[in-house]
Amino acid sequence: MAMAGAGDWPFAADEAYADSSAIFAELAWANGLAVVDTVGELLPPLDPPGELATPPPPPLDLPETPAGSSADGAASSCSTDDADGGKPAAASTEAASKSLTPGKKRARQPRFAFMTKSEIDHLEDGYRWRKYGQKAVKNSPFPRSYYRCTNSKCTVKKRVERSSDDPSVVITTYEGQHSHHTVTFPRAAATAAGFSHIHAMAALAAAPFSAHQQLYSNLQPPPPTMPLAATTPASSSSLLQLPLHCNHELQVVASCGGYPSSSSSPPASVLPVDKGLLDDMVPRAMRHDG
DNA sequence: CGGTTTTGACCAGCGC
DNA sequence: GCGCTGGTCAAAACCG
Repeated sequence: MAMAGAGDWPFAADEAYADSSAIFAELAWANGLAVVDTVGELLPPLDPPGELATPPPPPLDLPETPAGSSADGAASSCSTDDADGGKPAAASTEAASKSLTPGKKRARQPRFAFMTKSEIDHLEDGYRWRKYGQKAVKNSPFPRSYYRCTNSKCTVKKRVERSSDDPSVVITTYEGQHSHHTVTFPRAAATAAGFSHIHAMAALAAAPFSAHQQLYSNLQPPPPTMPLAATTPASSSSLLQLPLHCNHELQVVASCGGYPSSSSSPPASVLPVDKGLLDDMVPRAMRHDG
């Protein structure tokens, strides 16, 4: 986490990912938003408008590279194994951490993180979580809390910590994909009109689960092909900054650590069209690869 | 009483 | 090899 310095971009990124992250950074910048990577690391602000944040050159020998090569020992390997996260990877992270085959490092689920301006650390997101740990974080006065989804068949984890830079900002990192729907907010409710931050977060939390393409289409009125340049601040803001009805401010939706390349995309049978949250948020036309 | 939180201990990965 | 750090476990405490 705080260990992620300039030289150790924590993603198991490839060219496609680096490209996407830069675009996302630009998109976020255009909306006056901060960007965090999938491990909650604040990315440096973009100084000149229009200039993309360029992450340090990612290692190119991925995704075969074991997850442990990342900065915090956990970060975002986004390997092909991760990508089939639709299944309740029964022996996923937890089992992996316990009984790792010698020579094999733990595999990590796709991650995405976002920052929320809130006085409350653990924000309601529609799922039920059980806290299983808390650790002091290096270079941060605030501890990091670890949560697991209470659904026994669901392996999704969540980390919550406060930004050391801005204590009013909570950094939430989701890892994995829910194999079930929200407890308190059925999908129908989450997609209904009049989002609260809760619905928005539930939607985000559910996004990697399966049908976030459809979900997100409910979130953003403009067609996904609209280029950024043609996107008004208001409309693009609605894309990232959802209506707020509570005292928390959902300020940032950040990059998705999943499926960094086409080779690690989930099978089409699982996710027919999307390649991760980022693809829903960043119109294809905006991407350099398109 | 069952579920959740707290908290110290333990383990693995990484850098030196 | 050793120390540091992140992540997880698991027993005890807590709560409704």
